[in-house]
Amino acid sequence: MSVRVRFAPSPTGHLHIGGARTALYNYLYAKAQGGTFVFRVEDTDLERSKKEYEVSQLEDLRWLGIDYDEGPEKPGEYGPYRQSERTHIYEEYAKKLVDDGLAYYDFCTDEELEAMKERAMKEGRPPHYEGKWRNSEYFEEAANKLAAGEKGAIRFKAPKKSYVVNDEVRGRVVFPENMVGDFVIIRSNGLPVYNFCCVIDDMLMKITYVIRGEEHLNNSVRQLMIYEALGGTPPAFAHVSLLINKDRQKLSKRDGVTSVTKYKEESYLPEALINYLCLLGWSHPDEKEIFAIDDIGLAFDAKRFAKSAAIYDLEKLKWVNGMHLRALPNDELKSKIEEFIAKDHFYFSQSDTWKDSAIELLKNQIEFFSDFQPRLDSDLLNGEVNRSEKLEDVLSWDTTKKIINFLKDKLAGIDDSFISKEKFQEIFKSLKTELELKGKPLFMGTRVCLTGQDHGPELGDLVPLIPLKIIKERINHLS
RNA sequence: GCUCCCAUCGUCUAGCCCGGUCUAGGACACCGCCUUUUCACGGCGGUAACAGGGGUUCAAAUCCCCUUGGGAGUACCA
Repeated sequence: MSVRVRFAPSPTGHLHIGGARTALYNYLYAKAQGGTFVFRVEDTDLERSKKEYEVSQLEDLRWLGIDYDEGPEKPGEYGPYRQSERTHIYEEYAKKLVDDGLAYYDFCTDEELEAMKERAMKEGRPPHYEGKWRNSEYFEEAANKLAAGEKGAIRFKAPKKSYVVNDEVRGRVVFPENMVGDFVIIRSNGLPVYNFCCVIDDMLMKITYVIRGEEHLNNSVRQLMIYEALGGTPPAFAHVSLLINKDRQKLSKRDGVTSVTKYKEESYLPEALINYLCLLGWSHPDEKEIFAIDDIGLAFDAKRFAKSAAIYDLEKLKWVNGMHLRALPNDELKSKIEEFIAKDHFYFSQSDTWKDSAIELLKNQIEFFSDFQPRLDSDLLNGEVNRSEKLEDVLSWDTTKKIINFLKDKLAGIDDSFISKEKFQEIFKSLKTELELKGKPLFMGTRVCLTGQDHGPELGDLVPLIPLKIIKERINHLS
């Protein structure tokens, strides 16, 4: 039997990073197994579902590089793939259950239901349905109400027996009998409820393996009941751990970092986000940290899912982003970086050679495209000097002065815009011999005087990129 | 309340299934140090964890039980 997996979000908001991660795992699993990845829209909640969210979720998935094989826009054998277009199917199956005596019409009001629940809680019992409609003696009354045009919900008669979920992540999970009471499968407005249509669809779409968030583990019981009632074979399950925030709460909109759209807007690299997400709850067999998802291939093994919830923390994501940024081809990196530099910036008035060198030099210090300009300003274009206290240990003020005077002298005669690399090497060598400096004082001294900072990229590469005007400014600042 | 899940450095995790090789490995972050100049997306080093208590065993991060802590579900939401 061929492997079929699915990702089935409800279009009630933008794609959530938790959702993106589940989608990714399904995608990777399908890829590793040579299976089919189905995208299904669970839009049975009319109030909250919006078409625009379906569109945006699809877009975000594509942006992340997660492609699916069957879905609303890629019809396959088992469509339609929007639950709102499948209501007749659910209805049919629900009626069959009613006919088989496995489900019944319920006409209880919200108030009655609420009262039932309260009573049960007070008495320490699980809040199960105990209305009259589950008894066969009321079936006739129900039929009459129905015939009279009254709207009733269809409730599934939960069998009183224990169920076992053989979860690929959690192992054998046993649920006691009496854990769930009769539950609604078709609302009084005629629309199905998640636990019901999910099973019908998974069955009809021939899903063999369900990878989803741990919040659904308990739902599995209800779903197993439906499979049983309908005579279907349940798929294998893998309930992956949840993503939580630093307060160990389920990640919510309030955390401000949850929608994929946001990362797109903030110019994160999709390959970085997806790489990071993959690592939250799954580990590469070779302990690789940086990879392209399409390179994982057979290394993707669902056995490597972690059981415990993972805190979603931006720090590592930033690092991953930096790694992917540096791996970009030069021309792509350049054009992306330029999008984040002010139009009237000094940068744009420079030669291509200068631009390329500046990018080559500074790309190792940035994690985001937007980090480049600030870096440029502070390292190359700022006349200020930052002479830190700890520098005193290796570099005396005396030495600094000597270097300053020497450099002033050497640079005075030059009025090009920049010092060439050769010229710089020449000055540096003479400084070394004439002032008899070496080691740290030599390098640190020169660095501080020319760059204004006590750390930074290779001097020989850095100095030729700094406008001479700025260098002179820095030296003046020091003397 | 009831049911279920989870528990290794600050964070993500390896190891747990098949006890000894673990004085617990890696990564991010943090803190040091390293460049007389072919690879700083670098190198070297440091701080830092098996929640607690019982058992089983010659031996437990690994197996069992309890406690504690966290999470999820308990909807005519998904």
